[in-house]
Amino acid sequence: MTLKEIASMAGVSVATVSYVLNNTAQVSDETRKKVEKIIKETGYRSNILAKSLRRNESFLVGVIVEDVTVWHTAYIIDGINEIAEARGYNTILSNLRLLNKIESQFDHISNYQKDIDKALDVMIGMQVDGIIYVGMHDRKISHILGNIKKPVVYCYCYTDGEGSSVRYSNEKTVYHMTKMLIENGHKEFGVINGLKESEPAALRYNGFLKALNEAGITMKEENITCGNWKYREGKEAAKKLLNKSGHPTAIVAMNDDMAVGVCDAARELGLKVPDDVSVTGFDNSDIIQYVTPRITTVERPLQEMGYRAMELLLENVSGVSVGDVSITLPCTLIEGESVKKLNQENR
Amino acid sequence: MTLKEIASMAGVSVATVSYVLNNTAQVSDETRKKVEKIIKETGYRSNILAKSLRRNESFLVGVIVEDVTVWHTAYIIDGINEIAEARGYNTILSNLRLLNKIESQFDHISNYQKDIDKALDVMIGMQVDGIIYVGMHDRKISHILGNIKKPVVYCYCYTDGEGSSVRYSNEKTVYHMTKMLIENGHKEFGVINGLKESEPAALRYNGFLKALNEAGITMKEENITCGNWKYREGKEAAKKLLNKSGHPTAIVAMNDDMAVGVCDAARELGLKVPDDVSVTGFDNSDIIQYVTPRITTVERPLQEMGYRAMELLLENVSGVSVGDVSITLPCTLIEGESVKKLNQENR
DNA sequence: CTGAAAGCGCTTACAG
DNA sequence: CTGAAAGCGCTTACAG
Repeated sequence: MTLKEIASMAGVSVATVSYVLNNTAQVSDETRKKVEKIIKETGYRSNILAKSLRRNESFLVGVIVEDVTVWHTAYIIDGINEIAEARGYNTILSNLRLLNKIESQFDHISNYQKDIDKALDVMIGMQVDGIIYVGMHDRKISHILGNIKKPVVYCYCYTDGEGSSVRYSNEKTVYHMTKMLIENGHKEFGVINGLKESEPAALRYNGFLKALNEAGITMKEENITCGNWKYREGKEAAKKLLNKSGHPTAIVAMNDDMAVGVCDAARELGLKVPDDVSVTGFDNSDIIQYVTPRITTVERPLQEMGYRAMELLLENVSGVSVGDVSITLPCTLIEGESVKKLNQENR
Repeated sequence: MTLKEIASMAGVSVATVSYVLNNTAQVSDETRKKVEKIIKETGYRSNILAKSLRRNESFLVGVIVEDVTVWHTAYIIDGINEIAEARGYNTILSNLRLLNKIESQFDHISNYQKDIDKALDVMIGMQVDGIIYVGMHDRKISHILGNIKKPVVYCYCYTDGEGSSVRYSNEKTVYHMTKMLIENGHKEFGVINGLKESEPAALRYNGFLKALNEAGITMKEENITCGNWKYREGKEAAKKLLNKSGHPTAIVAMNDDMAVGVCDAARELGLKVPDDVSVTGFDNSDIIQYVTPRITTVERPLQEMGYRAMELLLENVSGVSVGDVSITLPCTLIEGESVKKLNQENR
């Protein structure tokens, strides 16, 4: 079913049908009703491909994700799609499937330049109005998208080249978390850092130190440990921190997996959380709900990152806003029962 | 940059450039090289929209997912995309975001008929060659896609109308799991069923019973319990099953969340897994890795379901295969250390 | 208020 | 081996 057929059925010109469809010119009530009736009866749907070709805009946005199966990706896509739908845009998805290809060797991404170029070819060929690139890990992405002349927004990563970015705050978040612990009377800290080469790990650690510095608290070298974001290393690190007299009263784990490790380590050592040791995590991941007591953690604004990425992109597409901006969204503290209020004991 | 511009730069006709691009007619070496040089220099990419319009095929497949944030969805999308890419197809994604809208009231899906119709409008407007519908829960979907004249494949769900489907085996999987327990000498079983209204729960239970029947084992009524797929109810059910002398030697939990609940319940009652009670789960979900001993479970072939759904669809699109087929893929047993071999003790 | 016609960027018989 | 021309299904000045 095409415009032409509708036109001939209604006994009008294709132009008129188009006017009715898009409400783009004055049409007499009578004609309009006649056309609308036929459209309804036939279930006609206009060919978006033809429309886009003619109008030279596709209302299509390309979303390149480094890996769909990485947990946060689905939530970001969800956010992107919600805005897209509301604004009448569609999204085509390209999944680079990097998780199994590069593991934690994020630098090796340039090896996959070919995959990216291919994705880009398709999207530009499809005449996308812009591109959102969703990282599997928050870090700097350079040169990877080449020299495309479309608006680009990086989400869950950023670039030193052209393109806006939407991220969440690592440093401030852990700063506030740590400050909260200090306000609750904690002075002896243990910390379990993330992967050494990881930017978020470094940022989170900075936030941690900043809060300590402001409070005039210094860390004992022996209480600074490093995990690889995983449960097992978190547990091992916690055992070292806890298996001695005068152990820290609070352990800041830089993600939930490791925080759960801390809880299990504590239990195996006969220590109670939070009475003997307080624990905090990061991510508000699913694992949290299986652990008692509930670990105090922080939630990343994943869906909102998707919203903002899409909104930024559309501003660029429509020319409302020009130039690249970087947005860093705050995380939300999710208070559990894993932090003891030391200072209330003395009342 | 268009075909026409390339043609004039190369001093040939647009037809010739098209022939070179698509390798669709004999072109002299000289001409070909001349054209290829210009294409490379200019970085020309052909307009897929125009091509699709002209050829009346889009190489586009629509993927409607009930909710991207439901864990299995990402893996299925991953599988779909992998095949799509290999065959030169692109996918547009529509996310119905049903999770928060319908919770477990799967019947209420018809309330969202409008969302679905909208997604369908877009996809058909984009001239997709076919549609894959990915469920958030395995169940029958009726009438929902209306009367579209494109190939449809249902994945992680099925239909009584037109359309193929790709699912995994619930009944057989639990049948084999149970049989394995019986072969290991277990005779006293406890079972923790999933949500009452859930089809997979019913199928899994059937598989369980079938294995028992074949072995001539009957269940005590009191050992049949029902959870809601969640940790907490699993744990409560397990406490009822275990908190008595002569408790079952094996508890079959119909998913991992509840199986973890069983382990925690056992620990709290001072029972050891697997020495005092064996436990099995279903899903091979992430939670498994935090639990010691490792729970014996079963992995669903999610990515493969994506492969098969896409392959089926493309067979329909190309007309290689006609008619609807239902594929049920087997799950994979993941042996942990939560099952005791009772019969080896007596040797 | 309505329609004839050009044109978006391609592909593809067809003729030479 | 190459090119002129029609046509895919739309939109949009323009004329009336």
